[in-house]
Amino acid sequence: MYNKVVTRFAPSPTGFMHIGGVRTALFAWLWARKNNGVFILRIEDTDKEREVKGSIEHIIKSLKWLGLNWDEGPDVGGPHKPYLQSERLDSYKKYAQILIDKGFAYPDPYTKEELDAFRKKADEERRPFLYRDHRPKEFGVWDGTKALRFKTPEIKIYHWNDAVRGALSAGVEALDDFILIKSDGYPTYNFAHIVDDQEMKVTHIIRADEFISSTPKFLSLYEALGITPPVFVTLPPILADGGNKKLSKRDGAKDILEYGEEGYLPEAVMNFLALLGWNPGTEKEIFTVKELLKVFEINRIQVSGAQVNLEKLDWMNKEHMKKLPAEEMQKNIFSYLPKEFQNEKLVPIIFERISKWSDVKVMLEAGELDCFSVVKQPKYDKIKLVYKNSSPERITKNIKLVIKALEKLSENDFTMENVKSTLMLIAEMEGNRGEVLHPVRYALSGLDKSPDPFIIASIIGKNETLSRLQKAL
RNA sequence: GGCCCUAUCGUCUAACGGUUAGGACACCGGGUUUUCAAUCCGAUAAUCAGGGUUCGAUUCCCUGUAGGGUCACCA
Repeated sequence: MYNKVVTRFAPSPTGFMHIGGVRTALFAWLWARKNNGVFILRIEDTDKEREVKGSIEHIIKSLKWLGLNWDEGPDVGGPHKPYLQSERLDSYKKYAQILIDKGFAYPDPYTKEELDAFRKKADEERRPFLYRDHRPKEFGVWDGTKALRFKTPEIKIYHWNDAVRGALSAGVEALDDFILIKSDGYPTYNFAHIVDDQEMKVTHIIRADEFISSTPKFLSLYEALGITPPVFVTLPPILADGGNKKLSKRDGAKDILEYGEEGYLPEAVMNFLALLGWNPGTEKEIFTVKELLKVFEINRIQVSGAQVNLEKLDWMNKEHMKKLPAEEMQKNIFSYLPKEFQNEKLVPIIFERISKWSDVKVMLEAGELDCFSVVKQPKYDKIKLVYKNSSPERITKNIKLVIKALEKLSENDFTMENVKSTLMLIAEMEGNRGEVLHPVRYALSGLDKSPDPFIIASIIGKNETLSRLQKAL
């Protein structure tokens, strides 16, 4: 059907990117990449009032963090450059002239005050405001100082097809003479995106559902311009926290980059976003990017809106953490760890502990930093050495047994596995594991909550282990 | 208010018109266990309401209700 799939992500630079925007970008990217197509980044900077400085850089940074790369865009150029709408004004003028020549565009003769009055009146009469009810009988000549309006060629009921929603239609109320070019010379979204998508040969417009109501206007403009519309792919809305659950201050509307700062893995966030409005129809939920590209299909995109379930993101992040290669994991966690704890010996503990937390930051916030302190001399409370109802005498005896047994292990054999089997052997002989293992763990860590004694022993080595046990005695 | 979209466990969702309505997150209970966890097993939990169509509706149609979108010189 298509020679090549071309999708685009076209944000306006009005601030940071939140989950909603990134989800749209992800779906467009997935579809382009899956089909070996082209993914375009286009900046819709036609509203100079709302533009926020630094947004473009921020958007680029966000997309890059997730690994969404583009083939054409403001920074990399491309065959249809420029990719900033503010630099494509000539293009819009060209298309505007076509419409003027066909009699489908005219300068808006009204002042803002007059328009407001029309709108107010419509509002009072509880009917939708339609500009076309006030369309001037005769069109003046557009000199560029006034807004240029589209003259809707035909008021009719439109029926169209959406790749996700299926058959859609809208009443004639959805049709109106909207503005093509504002009095400041910049085009409106309604006009600019249609021109650009045509020029950039976009095959699929992937966007959220707030544009459904405007689609008849677009359709009318496509017709007037003689353009065959691309495929419309409407994404379901993401509902703001309307439920009774709000876990911490993490709400769905925050800057996507903050998730990175908090320790979420880009791949986990991508996985989470992909499942926000799409599902593969199987019971699989954890996907790598590669797997997503394999199974992603437009026809399985959801129609109904969904709330963001951040608890699920935590779970997903945990699952992705577990899959991380050792080296990546170390790099990841070290970036959060104070320098004094950035010790390679801690890697086994990191592996043991990491699967219990959704991300590194949460892990540290939970007071897990203590667990890393086992590389240092512990300070402890004698009383806590005693296990439950056991007697100090029995504990002393057990620690002595352990010391004796561990002394027989050579420096080289002092591995986690060997320490474990040695300790377990004693524990089985004594008949009460807790009585043996608890004091050893506590003597080695000095912590109420810590990694298990085998790991600690293997990390601190034979000498340090024995020294700590002696000290405990 | 007009137009449009949507509606399955608390949440995200699955189910050619025929299933004991399945899974996941969360919650609860239990096993394992040297601590906190993790892990394993298990339980509770849903088709918005009312009418049709049909031998049979979660599924199709209508109405109502609820939620969302839109009605800008914003995108």
